[in-house]
Amino acid sequence: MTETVSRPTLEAVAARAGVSRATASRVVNGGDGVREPLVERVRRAVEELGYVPNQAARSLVTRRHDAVAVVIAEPETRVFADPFFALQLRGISKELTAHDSQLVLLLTEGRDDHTRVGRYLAGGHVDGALVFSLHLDDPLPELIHGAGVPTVFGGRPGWGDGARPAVYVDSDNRGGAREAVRHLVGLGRTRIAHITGALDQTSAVDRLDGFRDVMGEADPRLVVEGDFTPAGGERAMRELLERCPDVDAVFAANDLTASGVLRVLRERGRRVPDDVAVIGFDDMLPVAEQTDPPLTTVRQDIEEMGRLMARLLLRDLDRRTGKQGLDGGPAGVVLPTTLVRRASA
Amino acid sequence: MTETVSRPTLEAVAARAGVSRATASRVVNGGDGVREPLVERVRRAVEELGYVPNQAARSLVTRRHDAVAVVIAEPETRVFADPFFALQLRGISKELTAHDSQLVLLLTEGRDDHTRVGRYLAGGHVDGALVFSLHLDDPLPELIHGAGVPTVFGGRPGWGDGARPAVYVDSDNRGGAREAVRHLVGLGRTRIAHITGALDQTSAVDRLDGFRDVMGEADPRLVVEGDFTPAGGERAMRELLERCPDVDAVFAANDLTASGVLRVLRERGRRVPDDVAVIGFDDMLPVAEQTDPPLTTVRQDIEEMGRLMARLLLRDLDRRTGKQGLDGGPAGVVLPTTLVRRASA
DNA sequence: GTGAAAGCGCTAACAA
DNA sequence: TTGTTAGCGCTTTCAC
Repeated sequence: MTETVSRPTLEAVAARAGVSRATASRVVNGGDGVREPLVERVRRAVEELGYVPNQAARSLVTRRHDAVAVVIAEPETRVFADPFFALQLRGISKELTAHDSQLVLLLTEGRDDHTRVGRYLAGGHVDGALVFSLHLDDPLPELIHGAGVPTVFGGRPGWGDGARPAVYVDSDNRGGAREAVRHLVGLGRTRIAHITGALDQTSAVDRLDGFRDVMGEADPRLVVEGDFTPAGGERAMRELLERCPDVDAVFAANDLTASGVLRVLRERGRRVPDDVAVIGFDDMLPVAEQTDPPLTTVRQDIEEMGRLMARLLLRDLDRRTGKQGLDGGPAGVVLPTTLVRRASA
Repeated sequence: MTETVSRPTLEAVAARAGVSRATASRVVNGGDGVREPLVERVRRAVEELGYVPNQAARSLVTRRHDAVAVVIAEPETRVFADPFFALQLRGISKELTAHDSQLVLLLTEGRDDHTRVGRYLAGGHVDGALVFSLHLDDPLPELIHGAGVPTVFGGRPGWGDGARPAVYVDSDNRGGAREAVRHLVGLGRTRIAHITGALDQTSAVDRLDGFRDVMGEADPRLVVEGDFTPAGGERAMRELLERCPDVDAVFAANDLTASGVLRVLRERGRRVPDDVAVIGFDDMLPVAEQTDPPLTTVRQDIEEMGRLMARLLLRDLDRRTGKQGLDGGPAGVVLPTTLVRRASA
């Protein structure tokens, strides 16, 4: 039970293969510049001994960790109420795995956590960081910058554009919103409303901008602020019906909001899409497919976003070890969205 | 840009404070047995230099990592379709954070990944592991056992009970199921059906057992196999209506299944709960609260499960470093469930 | 192409 | 109480 069967070391492998530790090390790390027969012998020794390199020892000298931190800064529980988060993680995980990198998850839940995360990143435990769910006033970017860790953001960061060029991956929130609203226009709707997301997040702002791109300033009463939650959607929809009873279409900032909208419409006896057409955003399957009627929505490929973030970061890391510089590359990558037509619009 | 501003070492701190590295180390690790004025000087030096210990160097000698692996072995996408996973992670994260331990996430998606995970755990990168979503034929427990890493399982592992005493945390699936079915009985229902989950998972088996505890073997046609998904629920419900058109209550293995059930009932014009009462399991909010009608269901405290798993593991780890043995403690911890009444039953 | 040797930054005996 | 010293297991010049 307490038999901590001390794992074999490189030393042991070298001894068994009848070579020096240096040669054994070379083989373990790819085997370049080692003659074939020796490579073979070392490989066998590794196999027989069940040797696994001690990462701590390796990191100590290489200063690489083959690990990436994923920071999810979401004080609210929103992230946990939808599969967004899980899908991103999956995409990231796949990509990191393919590069033999480990995923260290840092969930934060308030001010204290922020300094903890800052310290961790500054401590040089990981090679880089992927950071999500930033709000406009979030202190995290500052901390991260201070930590000097290569970072890719999920979603366009909110601080003054260009002030500090950040690498990020985002969906085409604005373009997607435009497409959604144009679809409603194409349906012949004239009183098209928008229920926004939490406007301290760039995704919400961008979707609102997309709405305005098509509708102009129109009737300002047709824009109501929501918060990306079903409850927020309900509240906003009630307000909207009060302000503009003649509304005939709603573009909701996300599917969760749309589900709240649908509930209020049903409760008020408005038929969807006949009386009021509704479009969401995300194409979060468990929501969009289960609503009544099924939701027409703007799809974003969440998993691909995660994957791309990881890829960008790893590329950056590889670059730093190899040729320094080659500088920047694209600061932001924006993925396309697609309109998924179901029954609600 | 390439200024890898080499972080200050303990050596530097010691020099600045005018003490030996050993003393500096003692202060950094709690400062026991060091006279106050020295402690003070070292603390200041740490502060001024912005010193952060190099974890790799530390691990190399202590053989501790202050890191725990969370293994989620879910080949299917089910995990990602619900917030289960996110909630568990949150519970785990909170607990680990409180113990200054890091969370390394290992997502697996097939056979290859299993050996990768096995290697990683065997490689001694983490102090322990938390493992989820095991299926009956999963090779992971074997690999993990081989790796010799302290482990706590999420959900009762499926292999032969007692064969290998595993530490796990689970919900009272059986008791919860009993309570649900009894509630239906109390409602005066007599033709009560059960749509199971994927029966290669112990949670599904346990819920079925709970159903049988109350209903006996009853009419075997009233039990239909599902798979924890809405689509599975729909399919099973269709079959059920065909077999037993007189069914007046359904206990679904989880909320997602129940949502499928509700959809089929609506489509067939059966009123819920008037004609058919429906109960789910999980109390997964975004689902249970959004269905029409809102779902009566058996609630399990997912976040608490995660938290408890982490606590159990950390306790075990502390024990090993301190007094060895003290052996086992409870092999399994089962958390209570509660019936949440909404409109569907 | 291969090996010998010098650390990476830290902790933990052991001395003082 | 404090300092000295010997490694932890690995990579990486630098000779050979």
